[in-house]
Amino acid sequence: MKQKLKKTYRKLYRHFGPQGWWPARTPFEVMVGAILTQNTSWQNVERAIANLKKARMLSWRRMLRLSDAALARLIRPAGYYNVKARRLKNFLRFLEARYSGDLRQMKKTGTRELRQELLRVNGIGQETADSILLYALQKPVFVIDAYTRRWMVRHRLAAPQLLYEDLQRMFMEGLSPDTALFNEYHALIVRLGKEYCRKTRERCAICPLRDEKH
DNA sequence: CACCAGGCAAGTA
DNA sequence: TACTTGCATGGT
Repeated sequence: MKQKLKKTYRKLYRHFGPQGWWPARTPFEVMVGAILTQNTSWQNVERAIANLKKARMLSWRRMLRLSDAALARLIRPAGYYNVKARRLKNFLRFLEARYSGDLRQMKKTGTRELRQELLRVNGIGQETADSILLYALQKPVFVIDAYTRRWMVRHRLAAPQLLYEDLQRMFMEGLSPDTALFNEYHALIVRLGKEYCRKTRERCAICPLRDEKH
């Protein structure tokens, strides 16, 4: 298992190269993006973030002062805008109350404890919490998403009914706790998922790694 | 037209 | 615990 995970990583990296995740300029932007991208294409998230930047609202203090309706209008392209406006505010209120909006202070908190805190925020689930921990705060936490789950099942490395924490444990027990590795590995799986033939959900002649098992 | 995208929470059984 | 539903835009 360990060897297979490492070998697969090297194979993916050779094929695709570094993915440059997370595509954001600041840790705060990563956190906002992590909430906006819930079940939503990244392209739409980029439009929403561009709107926030143009309105100079990519700041927890200013965003918090917007009405829910005003925030929802700005993030409209990301979809689920009413839900996500509330979720963003829930997170920002947590940030202010618990860390005075200071991400450096947040980063000093133990990973396990911080994860529990994030999960208590309504609107932040396991994937969003782990994305924030890994990509915004550089904590060695492996992110599991829909692509990762499909990929594991397809490889018969995991049964479909396994839970998020089961899949996460497989990666984290099979690999050394290396932030850069976890960052790149998850990004590569997503990249492969995007390339994978969507219609057939099978091996496909035009897909990369077509001579391998996807 | 249908289907999908870097989920989550609330309701139901 | 396991399943279902609502949330919504923009691309293919």
